[in-house]
Amino acid sequence: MNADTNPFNRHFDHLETLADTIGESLRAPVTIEDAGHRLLAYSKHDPKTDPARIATIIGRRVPENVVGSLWRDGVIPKLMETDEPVRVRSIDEVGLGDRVAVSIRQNGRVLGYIWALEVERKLDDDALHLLKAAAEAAKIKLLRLQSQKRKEDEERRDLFWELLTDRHPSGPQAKTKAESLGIRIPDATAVVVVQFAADVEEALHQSIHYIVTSSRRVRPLLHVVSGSQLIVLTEASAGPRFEADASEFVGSLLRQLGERLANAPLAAGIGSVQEDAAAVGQSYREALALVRIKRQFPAETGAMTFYRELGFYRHLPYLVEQKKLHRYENAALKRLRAYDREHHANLVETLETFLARDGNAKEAADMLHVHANTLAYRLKRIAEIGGIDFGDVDQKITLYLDLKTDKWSGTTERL
Amino acid sequence: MNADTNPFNRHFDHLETLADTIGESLRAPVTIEDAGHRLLAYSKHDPKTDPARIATIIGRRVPENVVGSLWRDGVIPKLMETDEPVRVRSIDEVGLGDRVAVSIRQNGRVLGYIWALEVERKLDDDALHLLKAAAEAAKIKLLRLQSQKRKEDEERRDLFWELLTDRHPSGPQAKTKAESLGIRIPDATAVVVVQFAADVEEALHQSIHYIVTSSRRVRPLLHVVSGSQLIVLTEASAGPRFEADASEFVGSLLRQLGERLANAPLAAGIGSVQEDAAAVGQSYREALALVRIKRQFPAETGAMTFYRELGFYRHLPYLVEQKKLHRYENAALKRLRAYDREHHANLVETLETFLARDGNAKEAADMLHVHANTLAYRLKRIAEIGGIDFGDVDQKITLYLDLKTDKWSGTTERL
DNA sequence: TCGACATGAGAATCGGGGTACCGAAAGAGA
DNA sequence: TCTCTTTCGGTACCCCGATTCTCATGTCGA
Repeated sequence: MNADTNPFNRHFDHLETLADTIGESLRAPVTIEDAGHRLLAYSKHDPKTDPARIATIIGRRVPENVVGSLWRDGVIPKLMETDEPVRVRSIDEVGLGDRVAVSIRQNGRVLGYIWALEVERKLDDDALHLLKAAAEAAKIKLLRLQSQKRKEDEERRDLFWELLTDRHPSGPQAKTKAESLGIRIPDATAVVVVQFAADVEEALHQSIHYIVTSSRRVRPLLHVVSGSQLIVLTEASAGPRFEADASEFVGSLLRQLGERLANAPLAAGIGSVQEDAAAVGQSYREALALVRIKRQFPAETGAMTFYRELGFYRHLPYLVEQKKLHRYENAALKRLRAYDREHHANLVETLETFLARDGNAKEAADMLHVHANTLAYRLKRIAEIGGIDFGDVDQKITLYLDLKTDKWSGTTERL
Repeated sequence: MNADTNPFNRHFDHLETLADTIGESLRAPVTIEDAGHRLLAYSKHDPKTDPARIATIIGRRVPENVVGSLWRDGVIPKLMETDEPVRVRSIDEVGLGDRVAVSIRQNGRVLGYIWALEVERKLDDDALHLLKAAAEAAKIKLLRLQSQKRKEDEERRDLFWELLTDRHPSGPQAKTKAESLGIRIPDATAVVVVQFAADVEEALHQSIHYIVTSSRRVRPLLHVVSGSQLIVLTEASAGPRFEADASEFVGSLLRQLGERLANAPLAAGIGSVQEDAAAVGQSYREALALVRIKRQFPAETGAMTFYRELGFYRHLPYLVEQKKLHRYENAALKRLRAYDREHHANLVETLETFLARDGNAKEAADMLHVHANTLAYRLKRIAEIGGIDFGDVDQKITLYLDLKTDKWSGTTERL
């Protein structure tokens, strides 16, 4: 094919122009997608089309089920291996008509795909040759687009980290910088952190991006995956309205991530709503603390979503640190532990349950599967051995906090 | 009186030698005291003497009651005004026989006193002249003694502050330095802090010194008055034995200081026992924190003596700091306060009492002088308005801590 | 090796007291 | 005047707490 017969051997200012040119040359509706099946451009003046294409254009992305069936049928794998056009038979279940696809590749790496529908006519060999030439032309555009996009992504990510680490001295300054990157920071924001069991592989970033951005209830402004955490900056507002929405958002995030990813999320939490863009870091630190504490005390804090719900638990990291720093150990607990060890008793567990049940002997007894009198007896022993006065609230609270602290510091090494 | 007839016109290597020389010249028992009536030297070979002198020599200090009666009789004031010998008539109640005293003065400032007893014979004018000359000779010795003592005191004080502020990198190093000042730092020490209502005037340091050093139960190593605080480093040991002694020591310190000083002590506390001399600062900071918290929560912590008794109260300064830093306010308490303000109710007080009484409705009702059912009703309202679940221990503890924190932060400005 | 004894652990019984629930009545505010 | 809030009396019920008893375990000395 020489230059005269290659209609794509010229400069295209927009990807849309290229799509139109391909469409006209092939006399077929054409869509151009990136490697993640997001719509980049599509030819206009298409007389006919199929449901899958409509859904793709409306959603600006190939529907998940279509992508899924294309994977199952081996179409995508085949496209990823060859530069040659691949003919795809219609798949009625997902509204996919006959079509031809060609991958846009660079050094074996897929940059995107061009799809040509065979709604009006079957594409002959000439058309397939044209399609291959079109892929070559699209490659140049996609490479430029990608490098541009990557640069923008990097700048956004840098901005996000700057916000998270409080690098901007003032809110307005941060907002100005954000606007130069096309991001409008609203009056109130909050940070969401989702903790995964292990580091999130690069391959999953795409799915996470999709799940985060497809949210309806709250508007995510920026997000980044860092190690085993997903961090999201969302628009916020004061009041229960936002709380409900945010709660719903985090819930659906966890659900969707859990369903689609093998590396399931363990916990998620939201920092306080900040009205100053320069205080995003505050919200971030709170969300981090929340997630950390939720992992440590799933039974106690598992249901919490917002930092302020933590109550005194938010001070636990400090208490643990102090305990280590001062080599502090509650004298009463020390004695009780020694007794437990020597007599194979479980006074500490009994005390813990009793305190957790708010001093309700009956409930605690039921919880421990012992007779109420047994519990009464044990409490008497605990008071004797530990030198504890159960009438003193302060002592009880001290014990409760020390028990929690010990629980944490005993297991926190792995974190 | 020329040089030949003045037996004191020579060098005395020790104050004792001077005392003996005076005694022999006057043929009378002689004692030399400093301005605080501490015994500096006394003549030997005294055939007779009186009970007051014996007590002075035994106690190395003029007994308090003797000093008191000398003040009342105007002897001391007179001595402070003149260089001339003053004749003192016997005061039988305190075992004081006839004697003559002369003050040792420098620029109108009293450095000490010489006392000569008239047990064997009345002192004639010649003897009084000799006594005046003796005072002149003693002045030289006392001035040197005082400058030397002051220097030692300063070095001791410096060492103490170095210990209190953890300036010594290692325990052995600190001990070596202490030994060079004649202080043996024992294996275990603890710091006691006594807080006064106002700054302690210079004039009271003497009395404080006496009270501290006259302790029997524990051995004070160093002490210093700093602003409105008295800081004492004491020998310590692990175990209940020391705890009882130390408790007794602090108790008697407070009692004696309270009795003798107009500027009464407000609180006192002991930091943890430290086995490393380089960790004295730790004990000091704990004692400081204890005293600070005891002042803030006298009802709750007034009976405490040791830092570890504080329980969770030891974290209150941090909690208050965090509250200010994060502008945190418990949402439930905020609503309850708003309700109290609008409806002239006292839900917060009710809640506080209920929590302080450990959820015992009857006791709390009695404390508030309301019917038990009234309290039950109020608690129902509190739960509604504040969104509190009284079945949740964590919520209750959070509320309790936040109430304490608010109480502190509301009044802490004056400290 | 045995029984006597002490101690620890748990269970049965029962009386007094605290709590939950209902309702009446007084007070405050619209 | 009506309604909501607040207080407090009455009552039934259940829980706690003290006492006592049983049973297992361990430790002596004979």
